[in-house]
Amino acid sequence: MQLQTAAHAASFDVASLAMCRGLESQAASHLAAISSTGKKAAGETLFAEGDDADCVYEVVKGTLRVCKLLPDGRLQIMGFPGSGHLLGLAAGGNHAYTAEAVTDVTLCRYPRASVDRLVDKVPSLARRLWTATSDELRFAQQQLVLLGRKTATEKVASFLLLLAEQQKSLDGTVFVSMSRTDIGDYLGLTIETVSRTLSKLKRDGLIALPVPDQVKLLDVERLSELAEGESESEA
Amino acid sequence: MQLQTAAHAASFDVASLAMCRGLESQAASHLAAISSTGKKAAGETLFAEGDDADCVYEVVKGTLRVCKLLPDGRLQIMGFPGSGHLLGLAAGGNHAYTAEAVTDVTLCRYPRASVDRLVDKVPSLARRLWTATSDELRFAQQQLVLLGRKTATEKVASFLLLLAEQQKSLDGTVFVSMSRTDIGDYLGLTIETVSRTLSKLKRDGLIALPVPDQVKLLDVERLSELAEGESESEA
DNA sequence: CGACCGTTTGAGATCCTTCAATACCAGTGG
DNA sequence: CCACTGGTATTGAAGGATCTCAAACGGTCG
Repeated sequence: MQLQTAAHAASFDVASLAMCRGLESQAASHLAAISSTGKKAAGETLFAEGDDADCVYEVVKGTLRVCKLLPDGRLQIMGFPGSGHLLGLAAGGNHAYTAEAVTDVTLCRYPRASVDRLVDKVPSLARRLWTATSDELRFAQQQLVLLGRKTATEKVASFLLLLAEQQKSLDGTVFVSMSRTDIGDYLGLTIETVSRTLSKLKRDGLIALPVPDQVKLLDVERLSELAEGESESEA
Repeated sequence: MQLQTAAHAASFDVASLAMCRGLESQAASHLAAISSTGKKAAGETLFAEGDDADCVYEVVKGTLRVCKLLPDGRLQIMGFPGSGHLLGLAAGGNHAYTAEAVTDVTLCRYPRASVDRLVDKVPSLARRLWTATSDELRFAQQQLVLLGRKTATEKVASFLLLLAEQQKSLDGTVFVSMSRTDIGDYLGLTIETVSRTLSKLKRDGLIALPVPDQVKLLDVERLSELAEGESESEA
């Protein structure tokens, strides 16, 4: 990953990033001063589970995959952070998960030591990072319900709605930048079950699937019911 | 729940609680000043999903159950917070989950508004709460792996080891204060599968099960291998 | 055009669930 | 003291959802 100090040649304004939301301009410029920017190509690894957590990252552009690995190779993806998401917040010395680029990605990097120092001086930054961590926690807890208690159909419906929300899709068209394998590893399913479930939703007229990486949500209301598990017929 | 201001008649020292870990004594006494204590009997509800999150709680004694409900009644338990655990940290205005007492419980309560004010003035408190939230996040992410990718046997083994760790069990005896139903709702399994799996572990000589609510871990090493999914034969 | 890679579809096996019966334990009343 | 009752846990048998293995399909790229 090529890095450069943001102050010199960033193609974006650090102070406008999510990390700085709610901060006084002085604090924001402190952050800008310690930040650097970088890129990763699709498929590259940003950091691996167990690595020294010496930095906090913010995704500026693109999508990452954040996952944990069981010794025998089973994979669980915790999420697909995109623009505005912060990474490495919950790291207690070492990263608790691996982060890889799904698409080409632009990142902003803040050395953890500097962030730590700044946090003690700037209450609004402390609050910002706490809030971001809280949000991530609430999201993870929602995902616990999905993995523990939802059926394959409910899982896939939830996933499609999540994508639509992230992409603020207007006409119901969502782009699926990750592979079926990734979707399966995110939903706790196999690639075949994901594919079959998508086909079923298509047969039932809930979605259209013109190409594998593009889904059109035809009946958002019914999909939402499915996603929340208000199971009736589900024929 | 009977409440009383801690300053008056608490049966414990607020400053010694988890909430205050790492705080200067002045900050700790501020916390003590805004705290109140209470009790809940087993089965009572502390707060429900969607309730106004006007307080942060700390468990002083006993065990809670924290869960989310699907509209059709399916339940996912996120955890069983015990002594020293903080609750309601990730609440963005409303509680994201329901908290109920598994056993009789003693609690310490801090009004959120006061905590919020204090957080901006006391960096060490901000850090304390951020850290607690981070820890909870890391725990939830570990649980995602369990729910998404582990088999019933691996789930139950993980659960037993977690209990042992929480209880700092010396001789391998752990007390199971929650019902089989609760265990199932925590592991994403049915009560029958939990029971069958425990019986299997017993048959295989990995645990003893003198009474339903007490388990003795006979082969922690093998259980750990199981829990981490280094699957070989598993006969 | 043909090889390649990811996706879709099919058939059978497996794990977990569902439904149902039995066992166990504590408390109650005869 | 012991049968009875209710609640929880265990065990059994059958069914179903998802997985595994395998083949077919469909775009992309040389």
